This record gives sequence, structure tokens and C-alpha cells, in this order.
Amino acid sequence: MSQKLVLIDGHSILNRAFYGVPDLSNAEGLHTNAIYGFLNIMFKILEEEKPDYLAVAFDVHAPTFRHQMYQAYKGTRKPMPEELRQQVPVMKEVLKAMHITIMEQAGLEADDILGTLAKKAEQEGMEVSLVSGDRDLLQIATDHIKIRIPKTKQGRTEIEDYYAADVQAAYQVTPLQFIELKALMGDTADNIPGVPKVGEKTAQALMVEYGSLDNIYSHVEEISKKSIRESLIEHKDLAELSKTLATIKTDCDLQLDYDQAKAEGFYTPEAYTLCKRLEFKNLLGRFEKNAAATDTKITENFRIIEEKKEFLDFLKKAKKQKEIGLWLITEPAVGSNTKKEELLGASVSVPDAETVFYALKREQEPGGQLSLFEEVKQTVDETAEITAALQELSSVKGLRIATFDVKRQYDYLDHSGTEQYFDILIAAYLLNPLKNDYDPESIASEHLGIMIQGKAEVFGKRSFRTLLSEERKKAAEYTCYGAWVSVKCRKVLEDKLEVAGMKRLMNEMEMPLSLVLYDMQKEGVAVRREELKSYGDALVARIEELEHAIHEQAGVDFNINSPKQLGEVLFETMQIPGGKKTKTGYSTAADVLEKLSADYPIVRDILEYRGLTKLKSTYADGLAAFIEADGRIHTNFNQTITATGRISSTEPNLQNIPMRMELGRKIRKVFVPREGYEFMDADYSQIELRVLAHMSGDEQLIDAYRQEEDIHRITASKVFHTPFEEVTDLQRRNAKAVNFGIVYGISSFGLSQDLSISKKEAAQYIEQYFETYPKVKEFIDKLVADAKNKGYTETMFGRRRPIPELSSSNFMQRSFGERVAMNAPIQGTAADIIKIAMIKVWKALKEEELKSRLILQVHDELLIETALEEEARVREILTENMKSAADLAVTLEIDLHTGKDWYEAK
DNA sequence: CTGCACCGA
DNA sequence: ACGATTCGGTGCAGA
Repeated sequence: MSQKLVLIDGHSILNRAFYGVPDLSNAEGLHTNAIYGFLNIMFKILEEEKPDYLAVAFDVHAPTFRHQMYQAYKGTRKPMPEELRQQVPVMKEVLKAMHITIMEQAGLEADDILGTLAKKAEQEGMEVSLVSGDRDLLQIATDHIKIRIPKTKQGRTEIEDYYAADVQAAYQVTPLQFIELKALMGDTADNIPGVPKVGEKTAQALMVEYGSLDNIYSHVEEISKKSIRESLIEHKDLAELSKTLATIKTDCDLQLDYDQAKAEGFYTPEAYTLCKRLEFKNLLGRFEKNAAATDTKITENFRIIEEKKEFLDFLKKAKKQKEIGLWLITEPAVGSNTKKEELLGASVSVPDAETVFYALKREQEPGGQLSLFEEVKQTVDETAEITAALQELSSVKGLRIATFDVKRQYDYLDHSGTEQYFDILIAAYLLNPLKNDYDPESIASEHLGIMIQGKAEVFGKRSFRTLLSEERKKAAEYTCYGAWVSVKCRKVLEDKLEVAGMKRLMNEMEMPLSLVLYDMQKEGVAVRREELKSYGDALVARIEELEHAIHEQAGVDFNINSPKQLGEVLFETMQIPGGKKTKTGYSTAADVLEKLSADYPIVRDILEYRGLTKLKSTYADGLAAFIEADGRIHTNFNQTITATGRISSTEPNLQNIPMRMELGRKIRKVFVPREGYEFMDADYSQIELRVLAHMSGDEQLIDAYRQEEDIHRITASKVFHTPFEEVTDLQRRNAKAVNFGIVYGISSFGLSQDLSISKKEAAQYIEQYFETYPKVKEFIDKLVADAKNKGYTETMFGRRRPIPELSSSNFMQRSFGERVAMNAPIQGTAADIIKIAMIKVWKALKEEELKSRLILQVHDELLIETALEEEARVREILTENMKSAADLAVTLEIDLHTGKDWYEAK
């Protein structure tokens, strides 16, 4: 069988990919969509063709002969967008890393390179596939040269294939005639002028009838249509120029080195690392699968310790080190409804020496004769013994411990403080808060530039527990890597934090906070299960009524929860005017429905139904599922999720319990303190606006806060030049909306939507606002300008947020970046402040050995389960520490309440 | 697995 | 002419 060569038109495919794939960028702010699309297309082709050889051709940027001819004719080519231009060198880097031959030569266009190589290969008896987005290449097609044109349709890549016969079928001309067809009709994308007035249809008809350009001009007088005839005659020179432009050279002096172009060995560690850096998660699996073939992974000194005694001895010796890496693998106990993490394995890495792994005896040894009781007892004893040793190790003064995700491990470590720990998860997050997930392997790749096995590759969908029994060695190796990478990364990450000015943020804020959050999670919050149940039952009764009424009014039974069905019923079956939106059908969003609710009772019922089913599923049922054996909900506070530095809460999310509507708000009654305790809840009063006042230094805004009056009313008074006492409710509402808008990164459109006013009016409000607070305007302008210069924003405490969108040429993307640049420093600083407050409050409670506990944080609010007898002192602690968390030009004020449940305390 | 809808700050 | 306020999480439907 003949051999197969795949040739790829680099720029053309990159171009296609750029416009076909939505904008992506990695954490460095590098746009990556074209590279991603290119690789996807290339892999698809490789899989289909399984070629023997592969090469990619690029244009060199120096102008070529054909360019010059064209430029002489008409100006310059339109420039490549910046987002694409920056991807070209990276693309080449990726290809080089994959050992793929890149052909480029000054003076030659990619087309000419491709044409020449294709023809040569054909003569040598090969089958050639030429991949390009450019139909120009169709002239090269023969029975052995297939032109493949990828199209991206709705995320799927489809490829049109053209042999010579297919060109004939599609265009009624041979590939050679195709050149002249192009010359006649022109092609703006390829900068071929063509003959004016001759389009695709006319050109095709002419070519079919006369067969060639020469023949057309020989019979030009016979052409019946006057305008066409005259244009042809008048622009004969253009036709000839176009032909020259359209003709691809196939006789260039170049040679493909087939040895180097062998289609194999793509999956190199360098390429893998690059793909990691570019954050092509979908592609990584491909590398991992093929990694065995190019296995160059580092072989470190890893060892499994089987005997408990030996492991304990190792831990003892480790105490003498200055620094170790430590990683404990924990998983929730099987079949329990608690989140208590069970210790399964531990790895300790001694720098420049060895890394050991020890697995706790969790599963029955083969042939074991132990009774269940004995087995459990042994496990418990062993866990206690190992835990004690780990705690001893981790409390050694002067021993630095690098680890990954310390919050999950405090159960088994000394957690009287955090000074000894360095969490690479948190460090990686601070350096780069935009990433979706941080695992040891991606940190290793990004910060150490090495490729280690990924969790997905090792585990698949298996739990650690399963892996440990099935492939003990792999489990051990994975854990060892975690400890090894942690300690290896520590200095690198610390240096990067230092350079970025985030060292104190790391050591004095985030590390201590990890312990505060651990305690809060462990503490949990009591929930009255029966109350929650009856709340749900009450909802069901009303939901069923509404469901019946809605079906009745619609005349059909349908799923009200399906936006698709609902849209069809409302806007088609019932013919309610309200129009289309969204790509998937009619919009049934609340703001659309609200406009209709006055006229259509069914819409009102639907809105009520929506609200109630939301309460039922997300809150009544949703929360009930998270109540653990101790009668409490232990939410997870995540420290490394948000781009701005806020904490997030999951499983369940306790930061979005209903508040605004009375019915929903009642859910808060099921959150209760334990016996002998009450809830004390304090929230910051407009913390973001106060941060804005401080950071901008605007005297007017600062002065407004010094008056200790309703800030929105003062703003209204200043903005609308109305005496304070005469400010109307409407004026106040508008001023409040602008205040919020400023914090969010305002646009006049957004404000107009918010206030249901015209864009023009909204713009006017904003202008007046800026006149009132001129330094606020200066400040947010400066935020955007600085962010554009530096590529990131900063909070008062040095927390960074990169904003890659600011360099986009796409208006929407860029505007988004600008709003983010205004919002992130404000929201982020507020987040920093409450984190400081949390740490101070937590410390105070601890130092005074109080029984009261910090249990929840809701962005600007702290909830303390307060022992009744400690109320006065806790009130002082909370007030004092929240107010003094930051020293601003305005005071930090709080609203504090106590109550027998969360409803009352808020 | 994605889009929609909707809850909070 | 168009776009069109930030940060999150969860549940559901429908592919």
C-alpha cells in the first residue's frame, strides 16, 4: 500500500479555528482559541488518516511576490487581529514540542509550499491529504491529492473532501480550470480582485462554456450580456493579474525531510506541559494515554513502607529535618452520611532524599481471619497511632511543612496554628485565581515545568480507596508525587508570591484563614429537620394547586419546569405576545414574565409556581439532604474558587439562603443554635461603598459617610441638588442604584435596566454622580488604565486578579474586562477585610477560651453561635474586631443582632 | 454536560 | 447597530 502524507495549511487552519472557536484564554492572559481549534482539527485528521508523514506549512511574514503584486494593486491586507497574532508563535511552539515538521520559507506562501510538496509526494507515489480552510487549494486536487476543508458548525468539525472528481462535481470545472474560475470571480478572503461584475454564477457559466480564460477572451464578443462583456474587456489586465495571484506554484525548490516528518512521537512531555499551560484540559487525556510511548517522566526516589513501625520511625527521623513535604489522602468513610474524612494513606517527602508512602490498613487482608470487631478496632487503633505521630511531627518547632490542601488534613495534623504550613494549593490560587482547579500535577507543570501523572489518568473514576486495593503502587506513586511536588514547589511559589507582593497575604491572611474555615466547617450549624419537612409540605400543597390551575388555564398538561415546553405553551399554544429570545427557544426569564403578569393570570401563577418549586427543591429538600448524623449541616467553605478573593460555600451553599422574600426568608428559622446558645449575626454596612470611598479618597463621599446618615439619601441629595430632608423616595432609590452600579463597574445600559429608565437618563445620572464625586471617577478610570497596563488589578492588601479580556479587540469582551477592573479591587478588598475580621474574631474566641463559635460567613456577614452567658463579651469581640479589621478613611460600621434562630438574628 | 432559571452578597 | 452591572451555587430539562 502506498504511503500517506498529510499537509496542513498552518495559517489558514489557525484562522478558521480562530473564528470558529469562542474566545478562550489561559491564566496568563494569552488567547488560546485558535491553537485549541487547530489541535482539535489536526487530531481529528490524524485519527481518520493515520498518515505516515505530517507537515505544517506557514507563511513567512515578509511580503512575498504575490503579496507585492497585490499590494501594488490595492493597499495592504487587513491586519490580523492581535488575539490571533499572538497565538501564531505559540502554535509553532506547540508543533515543535510535538516534533511536527514546520515548513516555512521567505518568499514563499504556504500555498506554494503545500502545492509543491503535494505534487512531489504524488509523483513519488504517495497519497496526499492537504488540509486547508482555503478553497484556493482545490486547484491542486488530483486522484491522489485530496483537499480537505474543515468547517466548524456549532462546535462540531465537519470536513469536506475534494478529489479532482469532487471539484468537478461541485464546480463543474477541473481543478486546473478552478484557477481561472477564481481569477474571474475573485476572492476577497484571498485578496484576489477578480473581474468586476463577474460573480460565482457568471464565472462558472463562462468556464463551463468556454473552458479557459484564453478561450473566453477569444470569444469575448459572443458574450451576450453587455455589462459582463464590457467589464471583461475593460479589465482584462485584472483577469490576468488575478490568474497569477490565484495560481499556486508547484515547482518551488524545497524538499520535505521524510525522516523528520514521520507522523509519530507527538506526545512529548514538552508538548504536554505546553498544553497544560494553555489549559487544554480536553487534550491532556490524549497525552496521558500515549505517555507510555514517550515515557520520560522523572523517576524520583519513592518508596512504599509496608510496616507501621517503619513508618513511625520514618516520621520520627523526619522531625530533624528543616523542611518536608507531606500529603495525606483522606476520603469520607464509606456509607456514612458524615463528611468526616478518613485517613487512608500518607506520604512524606524529605528534600534531596526520599519520599515514602504508607497506607493505613483499611481493607481486609487476603485470607485474614479477623472478626469484624477486631478489624475495626485495629483500624481505629492504627489511625489513632498514626495520627498521633503525624501531629507530633507537625508540631515540631522550626520544621516547615509544605503540603497541598491543608484544610482537608487538619484532622490529622497539629492545628493549633498555621505557621509551620505552606499550602501550595492556596499559593497557586493567589498567584492565579482564575483557574478552575488546582491539583498537584497542574501546579507541578505550571510552576516546576515538569509533567507528572494526572489524577484522572491514575484514578479514572475510581476512588482512592479502590485504587489502593487494585493498584497499590499507582496509589502510592500518586501520593508521593503530591508530597514531593509540595516541597519542591514551596520555594518557587514563595518567591513568586514575594515578587508579586503577596507574601503577607499568604502567610498572615490565607493560611490562618484555612484553619478558621476548617473549624467553621467542622462546627457546622444545627438545622431543625422536622421544621424543614413541614415547611416543604406546606409548599407542596400550594405547588399542586398552582400546577393544576396552570394546566387548566393553558388547556394542556405540560412540564412547567421545562423552559422549552413553557415557552411553547405560552407563546405558541396560547399566543401570548412576548416574542423570542435565546438560541434555544423563547425566554421565560422572570423579567420577561413579569411584564406579562399584569395581563395574564397564568403568568402570575407560573411565577409563583417557580418561586415555590425553587424553595422546595433547592432549600427544603436540598438542605434536608445535607443534615448529618449530628443534626447539623457542615457546608464546605472553599478558599480557592473565586476570582476576586471571596470565599464560596458548597454542599450545600449556605451563602444564598433566601432573604428578600418573606416566604423564603422563613427558611432561616430552621437554622438554630444548640441548647444554651443563641445566634449573633453581624454584617458590614455597605462595606464595598466604604472601600470605594477610602480607595478613591473622594472627599465628598468620605464626608457623606462622616455624617453618619443614610448614605443613599445623602448621595441623592448631592446628585440631585436637593436638600437632604426633601429627597424623595424615588431619588433615593435611584441614587442607591447608582451607588451599587459604580461598585459593579457600571454601564448606562445596565443602570437603565435596573431602574427601568432610558439609557440616556441613566447616562445622565452617572454623569451627575461623577460630578458629585469627582475622585470616584478618577479612581475607576485609573483602575481600568492600570489594569490595562499591568494586566491585572490589585486589592488594598495586594491580592491580584488578572484580566486577560482587557486586551481583546472584541468590544464585548473588552467592556467586560473594564467592568471587572472596576469591580475586582473593590469586591476583593471587601473580601480581604472580612477575612481579617474572621481571623481576629476566631483568635479572640480561642484565646479567651470561650465556648462561642464562628460558624458561618456570608460575604459581609458573620454568624456566631454564642453561649448565652458569653453574649456581652462576644458582642464586644465581634464589634471591635469587625470594625478594626481595616483602617479606612471612613469607619467600618456593622449591624448586629441576636436571636433564637437565623431569621431573628439577621 | 450545557443552558436556563433563580437564590444570595 | 450591536453589546449591555460583579461574584458565586444548585436544580432541572434535554441533549
